[in-house]
Amino acid sequence: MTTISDVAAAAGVSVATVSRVINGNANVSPETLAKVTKAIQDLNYRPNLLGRDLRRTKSERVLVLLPNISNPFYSEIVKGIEDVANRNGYSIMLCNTDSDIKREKKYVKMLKTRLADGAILMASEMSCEELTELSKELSIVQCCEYKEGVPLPHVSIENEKAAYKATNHLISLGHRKIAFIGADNQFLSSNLRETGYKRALSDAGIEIKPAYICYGNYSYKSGFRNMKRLLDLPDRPTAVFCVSDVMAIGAIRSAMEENLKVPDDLAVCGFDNIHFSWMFNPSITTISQPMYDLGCTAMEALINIIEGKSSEIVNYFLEYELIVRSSTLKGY
Amino acid sequence: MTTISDVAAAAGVSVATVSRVINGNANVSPETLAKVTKAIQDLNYRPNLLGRDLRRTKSERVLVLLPNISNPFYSEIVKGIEDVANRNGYSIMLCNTDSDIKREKKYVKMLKTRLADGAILMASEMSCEELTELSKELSIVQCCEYKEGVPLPHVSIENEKAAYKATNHLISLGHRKIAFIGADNQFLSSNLRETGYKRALSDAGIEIKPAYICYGNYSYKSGFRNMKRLLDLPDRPTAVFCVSDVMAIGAIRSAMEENLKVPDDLAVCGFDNIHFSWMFNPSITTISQPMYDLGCTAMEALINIIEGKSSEIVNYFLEYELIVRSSTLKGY
DNA sequence: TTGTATGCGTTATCAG
DNA sequence: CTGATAACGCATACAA
Repeated sequence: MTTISDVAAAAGVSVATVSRVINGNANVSPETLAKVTKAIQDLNYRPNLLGRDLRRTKSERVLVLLPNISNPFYSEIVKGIEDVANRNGYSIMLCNTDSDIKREKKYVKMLKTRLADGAILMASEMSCEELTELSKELSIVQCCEYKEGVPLPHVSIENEKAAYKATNHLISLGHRKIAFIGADNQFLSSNLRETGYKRALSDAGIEIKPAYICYGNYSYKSGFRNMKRLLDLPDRPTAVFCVSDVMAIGAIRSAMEENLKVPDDLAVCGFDNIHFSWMFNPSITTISQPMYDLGCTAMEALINIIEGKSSEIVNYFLEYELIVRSSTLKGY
Repeated sequence: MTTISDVAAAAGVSVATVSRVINGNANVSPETLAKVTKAIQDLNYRPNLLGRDLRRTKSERVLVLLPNISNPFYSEIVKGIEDVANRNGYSIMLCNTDSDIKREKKYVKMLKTRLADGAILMASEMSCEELTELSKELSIVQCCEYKEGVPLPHVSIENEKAAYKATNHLISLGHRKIAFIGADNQFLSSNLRETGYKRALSDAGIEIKPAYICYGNYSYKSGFRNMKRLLDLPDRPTAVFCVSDVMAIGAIRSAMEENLKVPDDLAVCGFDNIHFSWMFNPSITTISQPMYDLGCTAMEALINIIEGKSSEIVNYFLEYELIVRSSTLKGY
């Protein structure tokens, strides 16, 4: 491996001078600049980041922890994060936690060990206590999913209201028997979406039937299975609100297997607006989260923390949108 | 930030002793072990990886460069990579290059600067010359897409034969007017798949019609658009082979818009076997790449290189599979 | 069993 | 404008 002193030797100067050249320091004569530049070229030298970052105690790298890269929902968010990061000279590295707290902590450890300057957490499995502890020493922003009462900024949408809007859309189409396929996890959004669903029903004077409420794990299969169960009910629902598009797809396939027509016999509303929700046939009515903006905002917040521009903890709630398509309304 | 000397001071020992404790060195008395352990706990100390790796000249980290995390094709591969990495004590970090050679080189730079021990390249935009140059100093494995004649191992499938098999499936169903939607990029697989398609036609004594051959960019829209064009042909094809599932989905939606039935009026075959290919309605006939195994094999090969277990360049071709579903054959 | 001293590759300070 | 040198945090050869 060629080091800065190799270059210095080759150019007949000191390492300090080479360092100045590398970092674009102005105080270097044209001749030495040329000599050093040539030596760098000749030796194909690249500064060792480990040495540099150790000295600078700054890496200009940021970790993005997400549960699963195969979830298309995250792709757009990551794009937003990356764009803002690149604009500001940061590199981002994606860390797949697989919703495994052990893996997650391994990556958090890299943060503690200064491998990166900060992190964006997309759906952390850590407890409020753990996160609070981390907040004292690390630069962290929560994105989409977040824990409340933790002294960390978060960026997300108002899930309760979004779910209310989705449910209300189904009600406005004349549905009264509206089922709900939620998620049985620890995340706040799951609760909020269920609350929004229930509030919409209540506000419309519709009785909340426990039999119409079930829980999956965001997967196609769980959507399929739960829908099957709902359709087996003596008084089957005519509409269903799923808290993810992938579950909505599962629900639709389930209905099709029973020879039901969507939306005529069953209206289906999803959540997230992933690409496949409009590619699918029928295209899926859904709540669109501003994924790209969520990513941008999270990264901007993180940079503010890292660079100490603002010490206060700001929480952002971005705008969502109901996108009506063929799975609830014909011809869309 | 608390360092090893803080711990040493707190425990009343030297930094060397603390280092021994951290690294599980046996030569440490039970009492000092206890003292040091306590100090580490009390100060909540974590060794600085930058310092450690700089000293060890080894990071036990590996970079995975991929063009786009939103392509579901890569998710399973990454899972395989991660599992093998974790089993062997490596951490992996995903790097989204966005098919941008500048971004790609930025990450490669991190390799050169010893931030990671090696990398898996999924669809590099770099030239053969550049890759050859890199091969001299870095541990790199190519996965799925690869450049030929470069002294780097690669792991993939035999794309030509796979495409032959897919096309032949359509022929065996009685189709003679078979179109091809390929990809207009620099990747070897694109050429090989086209070659396989043509060879299948030739072997069956079917004339190759240039009008039946068109190119997209793996996206839904390009599949949709190209199919539209094909269907506008005076002598429209009755079957189409797309080199990606997403383009196949686009093609199917295109056919549906023309009120054509799949597979009756148009049989569609994709490539990759992404999750959505079976969730889609109709489910999509496709070539299944052993994505998980591709990832495992690539990571194993990389570890071999990094740890110097084998110096020869081995290329792996894994088994693929034709998965027949409803988009070509009814009732599947 | 423990401590001292050195070096990993940089950058930054300070003197010249 | 340039060079010598200390320091970043850690691991390790060597000495004790």
